[in-house]
Amino acid sequence: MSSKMTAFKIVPDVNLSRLKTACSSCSLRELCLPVDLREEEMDKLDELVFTRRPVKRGEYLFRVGESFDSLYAARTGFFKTKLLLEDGREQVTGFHMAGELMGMDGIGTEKHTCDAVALEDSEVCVIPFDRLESLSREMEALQHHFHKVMSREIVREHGVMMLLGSMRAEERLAAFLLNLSQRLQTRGYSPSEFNLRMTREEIGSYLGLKLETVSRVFSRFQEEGLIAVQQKNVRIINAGGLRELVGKGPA
Amino acid sequence: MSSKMTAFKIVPDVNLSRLKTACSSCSLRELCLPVDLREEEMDKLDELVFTRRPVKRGEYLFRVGESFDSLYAARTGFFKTKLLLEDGREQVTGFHMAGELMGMDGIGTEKHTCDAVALEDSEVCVIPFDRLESLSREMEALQHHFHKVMSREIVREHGVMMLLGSMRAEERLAAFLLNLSQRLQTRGYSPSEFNLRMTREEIGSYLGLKLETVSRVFSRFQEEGLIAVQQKNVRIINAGGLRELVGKGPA
DNA sequence: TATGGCCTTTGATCCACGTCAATTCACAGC
DNA sequence: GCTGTGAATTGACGTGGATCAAAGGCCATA
Repeated sequence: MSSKMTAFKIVPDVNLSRLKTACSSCSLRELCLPVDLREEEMDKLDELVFTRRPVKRGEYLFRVGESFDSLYAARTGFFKTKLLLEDGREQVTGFHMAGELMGMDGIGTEKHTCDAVALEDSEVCVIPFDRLESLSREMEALQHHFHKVMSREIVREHGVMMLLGSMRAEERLAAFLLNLSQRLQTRGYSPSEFNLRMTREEIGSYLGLKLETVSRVFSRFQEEGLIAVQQKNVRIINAGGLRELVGKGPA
Repeated sequence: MSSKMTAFKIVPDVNLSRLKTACSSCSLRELCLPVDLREEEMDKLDELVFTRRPVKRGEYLFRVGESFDSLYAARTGFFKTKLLLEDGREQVTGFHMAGELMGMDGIGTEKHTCDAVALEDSEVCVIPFDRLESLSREMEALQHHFHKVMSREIVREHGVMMLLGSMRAEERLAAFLLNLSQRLQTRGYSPSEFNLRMTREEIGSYLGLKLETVSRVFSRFQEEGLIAVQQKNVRIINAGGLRELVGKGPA
């Protein structure tokens, strides 16, 4: 194990069971939450080992090819991570809001495989690997757990959705909206009315669709009374209807 | 950390650096190897803690919903794992040959999310979790490492290929063949001529295509002199040509 | 050698989504 | 207020792959 990051510093009173639960099995319909930390947990953590940093819209947290030495936790704001392919294509691999971690996919590799960009003025906790000392077994377990959860989540949150070549555009968009809605709800925001921070193009990249298709499906959803969209503002009117679309399979 | 599986029993002279290297970054073109163990490593391991079991064609190693208490390593033969969705759809999530591990995705969850089925008469090493004692830090690292590698691989080997909504059928098939070829080569088999163990339908399920499409693309590859196919026998004639197809993007 | 059950191939058609293109809209700067 | 710029919408059209359907091949068993 020559990974740079061998363990987390111990922070005894941070409640970690939360991470655990995020790991429990979930159905396709109810796409589960990404790994996250509760607000109090974040506060605890950044008092102790982490530094906070403001980031501006468009600023990169890390980029492919840079040496990779920190883990990032979104404190406020909104981020995306994207994958770059050698032939120039790129794909958004995730959107990240307060409490969510970014940078796990670089661990254990010299180079990481993702870019992370702020979609709006935001704040992150920066967690430099070299300040994470291998002090306790408990924290080794935590690190271990991070990996486990993260990897599961990558596969889950994105994979399950995308692996299905069979999934149609409506299905993907519906799942996407429900997922966002749920994540916002657990953060105390309204699950039924919110602001998409990303463009149609970014959504499309994430879901494997073109921006025009995303736009068209949004319009169709609106006609059918499932949602109300105006630019980036979305109001979910008939969540049940969306849920029915997910898992419907080919029309 | 109440995971059933807390650490591996230590087996000092097993060379684990192999796992590490599988983790190193790889490009889309050269889809990297799945996690595997070398033959000597396998021998060492199953002498010590593991039991071997023969499995017949069509037999299940584990199934969704069963209590999950072991890890499996393909010893000989060929396996597939598949994901079942609540609405009845299912998708092949991977094919596994000698030395490859199955069952990692159940770790930490009460239920696992996959089925594993033997595609032909095979043999597996069964690694019951309750025989994996938490004895050494080193082995905790190994377990940790397993997770890391596995999760990366899931995302890599399948994810990278599939996440790309943009990937066309030819691209997927080409990547699939090259991947198989490479895995066989590292096991001492001919990389240019081999026997597909799975049906067109299973390939299609794995790649998000229909069996007819798989068949058509194989035929087209043959016409273009890239490969020679006859039923399940494949001979790669122009590997370079296949490699060019991967990463080409939309026609 | 015949029979039945897959698996595979190939053709014909259909449709969801990509592509190209033309407006329209929101918002920032002046 | 105007104006410029990038985002979003909407239409027209083309196409890759799904779907439906019909043969043909391989192999096991009788």
